[in-house]
Amino acid sequence: MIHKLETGANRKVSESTVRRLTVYLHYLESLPEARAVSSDELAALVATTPAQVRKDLSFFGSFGTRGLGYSAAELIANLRKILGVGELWRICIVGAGKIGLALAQYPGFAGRGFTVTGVYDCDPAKIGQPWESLTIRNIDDLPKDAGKTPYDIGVIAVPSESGQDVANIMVEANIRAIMNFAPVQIVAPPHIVVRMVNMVLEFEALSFALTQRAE
Amino acid sequence: MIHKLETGANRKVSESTVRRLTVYLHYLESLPEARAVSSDELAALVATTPAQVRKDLSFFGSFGTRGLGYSAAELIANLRKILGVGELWRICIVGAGKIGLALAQYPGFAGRGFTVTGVYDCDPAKIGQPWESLTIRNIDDLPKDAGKTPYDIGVIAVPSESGQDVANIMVEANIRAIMNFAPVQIVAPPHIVVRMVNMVLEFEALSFALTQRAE
DNA sequence: GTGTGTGAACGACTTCACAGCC
DNA sequence: GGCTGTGAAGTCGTTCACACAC
Repeated sequence: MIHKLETGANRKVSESTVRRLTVYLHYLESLPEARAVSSDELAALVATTPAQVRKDLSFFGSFGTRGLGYSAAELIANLRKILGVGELWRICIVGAGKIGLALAQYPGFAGRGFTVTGVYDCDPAKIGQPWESLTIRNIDDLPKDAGKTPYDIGVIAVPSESGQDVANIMVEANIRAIMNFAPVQIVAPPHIVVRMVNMVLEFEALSFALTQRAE
Repeated sequence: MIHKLETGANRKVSESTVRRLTVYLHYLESLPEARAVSSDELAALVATTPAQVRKDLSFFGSFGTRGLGYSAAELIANLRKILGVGELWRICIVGAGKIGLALAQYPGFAGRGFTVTGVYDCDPAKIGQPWESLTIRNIDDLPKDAGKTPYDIGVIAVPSESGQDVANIMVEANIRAIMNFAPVQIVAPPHIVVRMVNMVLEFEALSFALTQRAE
């Protein structure tokens, strides 16, 4: 039973495959008992096709047993390794508003290795105030702090005008991945991973669907 | 200058096209002055290709002028009509936690026609409490309330165990679109539009990217 | 028999390139 | 000359179907 686990960048894996892998993992982890799971079963759980499941997994190795399916426990372990879930990711949030709080409270966020170890703001009224178990710090201190104990992921949760400024500070602080909640396109060097989340866009897609149906 | 504006379902428009249309709209609206915009310029703004911009728009009509580009004002008007942005969408949030609050506070959410007109919970301690300008109501009252003044979009912001129950109530209340923040797959009749947002999944995609780069 | 792993076929989305119009 | 609109070509992701392993 050879597990190649070629997590390397030798083959390019599509965005959608990664998305589904995370979903597979969540569903596998929600199974009550460790047992064998077929691609048919997994597909039904996450609303995709069995072939899709097998193809997605085959990018990273052969985790199943022909005639039997996949061992849930083994597949969980492999997916965690592939996705880097389980590693402790140190996160800093810039912008001490409700978005950051919602994130910290999001079910399964803290419990999955995503640990908020720093919160920053530029508002003097907020700096020094408590935030969950932390204290809100001055944004200007971010690079210095990161020099001592680095951050893996930076969360931009400030108004759009300041989004790029914050991103620049994060780059300066050697942060390698940015999750951007501000509704602006962020420009960053190519070695930095930037993802944008915009709630309004999600709702506008719903709005489009509703508009189409009405006619 | 004929604007076909075939917003109908005669041609199937891809998910990604809709996503980009919303982004185009946001950027156009952020332009300081009404003027002509070329597909080249729009593409640069939103990090895509000029051909992509033109193709996306061409699904819905011919909004530009050859040799000149697109009138920003006209394009904004058309995109708003296509996407249904500007219409007032009545939203109910079920689950009076931080996610709902973050949503209400999200920049540009309320100001774009998305109006939260009802908040529900099942926790007796929360029911009756004020929430923004509303009062938290009993989830059991949702279908009755919707009978009087219907909701367009329902937001599920409850723990995953209750997600499907809430969805069922929403279907009963004739809600046509559901935005699901609970980390469970929601089952609903096909005529209902369901979108799922899962922050943890977004972060795990970042985690994957970080893991890949490290090697 | 059962269910994986995977090349091959298919379909969907993107990019090209150029005709058409200003 | 400049830029849109769009069929055609190309690329990428998904589905099929079957050999292979248990």
